[in-house]
Amino acid sequence: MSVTIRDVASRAGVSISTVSRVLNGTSPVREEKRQLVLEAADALGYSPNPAALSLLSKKTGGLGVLLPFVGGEFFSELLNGMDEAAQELGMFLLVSTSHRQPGEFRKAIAALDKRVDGLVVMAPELAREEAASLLRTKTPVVFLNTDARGLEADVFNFDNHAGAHALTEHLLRAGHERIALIAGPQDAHDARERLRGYTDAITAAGLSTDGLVYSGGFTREAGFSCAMEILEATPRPSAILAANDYCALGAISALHQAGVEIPDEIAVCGFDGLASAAYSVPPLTTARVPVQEIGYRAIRRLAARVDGNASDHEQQVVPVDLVIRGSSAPAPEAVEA
Amino acid sequence: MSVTIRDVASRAGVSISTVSRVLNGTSPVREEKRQLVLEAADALGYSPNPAALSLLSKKTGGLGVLLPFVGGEFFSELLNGMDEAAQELGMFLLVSTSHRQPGEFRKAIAALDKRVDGLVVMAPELAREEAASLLRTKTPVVFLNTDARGLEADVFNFDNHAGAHALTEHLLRAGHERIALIAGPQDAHDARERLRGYTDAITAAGLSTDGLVYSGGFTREAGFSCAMEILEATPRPSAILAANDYCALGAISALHQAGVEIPDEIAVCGFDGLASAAYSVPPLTTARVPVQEIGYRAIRRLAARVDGNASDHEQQVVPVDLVIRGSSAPAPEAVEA
DNA sequence: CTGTTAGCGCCTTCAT
DNA sequence: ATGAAGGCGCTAACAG
Repeated sequence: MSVTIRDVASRAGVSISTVSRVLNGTSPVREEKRQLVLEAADALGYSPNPAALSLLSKKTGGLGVLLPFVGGEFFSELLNGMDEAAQELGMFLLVSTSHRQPGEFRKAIAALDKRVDGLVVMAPELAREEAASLLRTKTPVVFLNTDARGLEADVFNFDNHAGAHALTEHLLRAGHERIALIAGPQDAHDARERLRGYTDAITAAGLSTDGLVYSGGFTREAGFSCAMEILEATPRPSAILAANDYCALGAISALHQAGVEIPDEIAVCGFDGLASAAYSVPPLTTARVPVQEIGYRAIRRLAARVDGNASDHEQQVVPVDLVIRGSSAPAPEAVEA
Repeated sequence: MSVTIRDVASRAGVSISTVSRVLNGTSPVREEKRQLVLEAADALGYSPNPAALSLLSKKTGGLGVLLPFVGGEFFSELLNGMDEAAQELGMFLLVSTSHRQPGEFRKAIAALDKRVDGLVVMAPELAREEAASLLRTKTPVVFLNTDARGLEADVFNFDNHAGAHALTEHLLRAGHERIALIAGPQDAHDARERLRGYTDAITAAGLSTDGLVYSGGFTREAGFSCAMEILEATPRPSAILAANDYCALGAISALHQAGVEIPDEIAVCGFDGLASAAYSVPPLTTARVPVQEIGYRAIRRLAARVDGNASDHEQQVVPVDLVIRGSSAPAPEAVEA
């Protein structure tokens, strides 16, 4: 049994209300008793029971984070930024995953609800209606990289379209005319947007995407096997735009194994701007997303909404940076970190 | 205001205890009322308030995870395994970081305590006495990769010594006589153990480590800059054992940039067995640690202890696997995933 | 079987 | 300025 406010009260020889008043500074208490209480609390190592507090205040001090899955540097960085914000706010993070399964998604939400004051939800594969239905609970929600625009919620989405568009244009400018896309899972909003960005750029250049779009995924494995396929194609593409950095890294590994020179024979671009991308061989051209910063801002925003300090809904499309490195440039001179 | 047990009771026309009994199956209730209650609960979308439960039961359903920091694939995989276990158990994870700072460490513990039923603590830089002092609270603790052997707690440590020893021997067997070590932060238990493993192997071979130990770190940046230093050394080492995979990947990047052939001119080994290591160019020889599995087991173990189902304290040194790939072998044939 | 009651730890009126 | 009492939502005796 843990030490309660009653223990402190009896040790200090006062009532529990006095203890409460001293500890919370709710109303003035004679200095003499004040000291007594403070000493008693300190001696006993008292700290209030969060459950009791939460029962009264209807607040938990917790923020829920629901991710499609935890894995890879992307989520690490995201959590990193979130944790930083949470620590500053004196709140804590309840992390859970949906494995991209609607069923698990709902279960996770149910489990999290009531244990947290708000939710950050990243669910690229979530249909807009489902996102909308989530909003019917009164729990504040901040969506990340989710198709939730126009909804009554805060939304931070990366500019997947612009990023893919810029990367494709970069390759076009370098003279590539057959640019393959290793596409991500098409049930995911971000993957669809990247495909759209790629397609728009190719089309605008008067070229066609016919036979150039490979059904891949966000993993190294997908990048590896798609790259193998691409090597068989005739005419063979001279450049690859991958679904993300991991996918690109998998492709690079395949090309290296096949003895294909990068970027001379085939150029490769990724997406996300992971730390890994700066240290690959050769260093990877990519579209850098400020992942950690977004994690940080999402939590700050959520906390503000929980406190009622957030008036309008912020719906932002976060710009991404084109980072050109050796995997797409003919003569890489140095690692650009 | 959320729907309470009282709302369900009045809707079903019964008392709140009946509702409680039906929902918890505590004691038999006439089928007729049972249905009424079930329907009412369902219609109202009732779910019990965790804070109230927790106030009664002294259990929160939460497990705290305290990490040195969140970043990189290692922690992703760890959390992945932990999340899997937590979901199976119907518990949730409260994640926090200490940034390897004793002050923040204590603060994080204080914040987590009482909100969780148990704690998984990974703190390689924690002195044994501090670990011991953590145990004085009644909260069950499972230590990960922490110097806590002999303490009254469950401990899962990776066999850092054996891993480093095996990697060094592998390099010695390949004929290397000047093997440089890029050492990790020496205030960290795991880094010290790896240094010891390396030193023991070198010494056992009748060689010396003089001038071969570089003060690096667990990051790509450290690996990169140490590799640059190593290239300047005379006589130049013919192999590098890095503090971990990220460090090794940084070193590989530096060597590549300097035009040094791997493994022909310099062989490189990492430690951890990250997914990245299998896809680097060339693929990285490393000591694979079952990170995800350890995360899973740590949580299961913690839950068992919380439930009182764990009698003795399990103190395990988890074996690591030597994974030999192209970065240390003369003729890599294929990526070994 | 089922309703009533007493807390779990705390804050907040309401008296004093 | 301070103590007593009520109640947050729920479960577990305790009476019926």
